[in-house]
Amino acid sequence: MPSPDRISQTLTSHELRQTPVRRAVLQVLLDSSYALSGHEIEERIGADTDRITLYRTLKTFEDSGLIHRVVDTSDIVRYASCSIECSAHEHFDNHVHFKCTNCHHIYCLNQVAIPAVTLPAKFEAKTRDYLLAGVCRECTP
Amino acid sequence: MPSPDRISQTLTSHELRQTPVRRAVLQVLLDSSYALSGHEIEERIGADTDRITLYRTLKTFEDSGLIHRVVDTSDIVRYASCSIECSAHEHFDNHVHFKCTNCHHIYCLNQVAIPAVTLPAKFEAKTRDYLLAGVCRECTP
DNA sequence: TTATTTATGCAACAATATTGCATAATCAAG
DNA sequence: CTTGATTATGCAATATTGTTGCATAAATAA
Ligand SMILES: [Mn+2]
Ligand SMILES: [Mn+2]
Ligand SMILES: [Zn+2]
Ligand SMILES: [Zn+2]
Repeated sequence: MPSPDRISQTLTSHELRQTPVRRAVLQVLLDSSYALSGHEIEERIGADTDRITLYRTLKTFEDSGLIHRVVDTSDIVRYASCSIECSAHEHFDNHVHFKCTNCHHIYCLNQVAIPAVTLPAKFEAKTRDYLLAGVCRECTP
Repeated sequence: MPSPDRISQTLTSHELRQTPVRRAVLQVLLDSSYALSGHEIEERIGADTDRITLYRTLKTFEDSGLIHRVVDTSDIVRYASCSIECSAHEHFDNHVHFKCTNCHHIYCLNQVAIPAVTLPAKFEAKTRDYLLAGVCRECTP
């Protein structure tokens, strides 16, 4: 669990203003061991925050390199905190994601790099997303 | 462009009833060189079809192994036609997808297999999705 | 042709997301 | 600490995407 100082420092280093909503959202995402949907974040930060503000906060964080989207086979967008070196200029999240079909959590496997592929001519890749689905560590007997 | 016979045969071989909506949706997906969202399919088959029927048709097709979902970094679900060997029993779509940041189309790169990764202990993967983003063949100068 | 099964369309609803605008909060300057 | 410029927030209204129940129409099998 990161200290309040850590939260403030992170906001400052990404040139973002300190606000209660931003601190709460960032805290929630840093505390979670798996990616969270907008709804799940909403639940965790309490019902007194406007959903619109939350969406705008998530967009700001994503643009600033604080969090990254986690693709899902469903139509729900999830977010997870980024590695320390991500910035507004560029994201460096080259890890695979794992979705458990039992507990439905999506984990960032930060230690597993996305392997490169050879593309057909004239296709030039800039970013990659790799999502595995199966049974996670917690749900394996 | 597949002939009407091809469409009918495909429906029959997957044990699905012949209906105008199903033929239209399948035709549209087979004709497209990239994955389509529900809205895009709706536009192509004409406004006289109910959106609810379209969603149910897409679900039926997915369950029957006629089409597969294409994950996107956005919150929109897209569909593309499956390879010939997919069935209600199992899908065999092991190819990567490529999203163009210029034209926004998502292509099935059927010739590029998804590379395997080594997972941490007690993670057991059943399915994989690999999405690249960059500039596609059509948009490369 | 008739009977059975299944797909469709409508209504109503739910969940997720976006925009404009007035107000409140943040932060930098003095 | 106070002031003023800038930016975030909250509300209202709206858009988009997807779902469920149910009566009717259509497709297939007998
Ligand atoms: Mn991640
Ligand atoms: Mn595909
Ligand atoms: Zn699990
Ligand atoms: Zn393109």
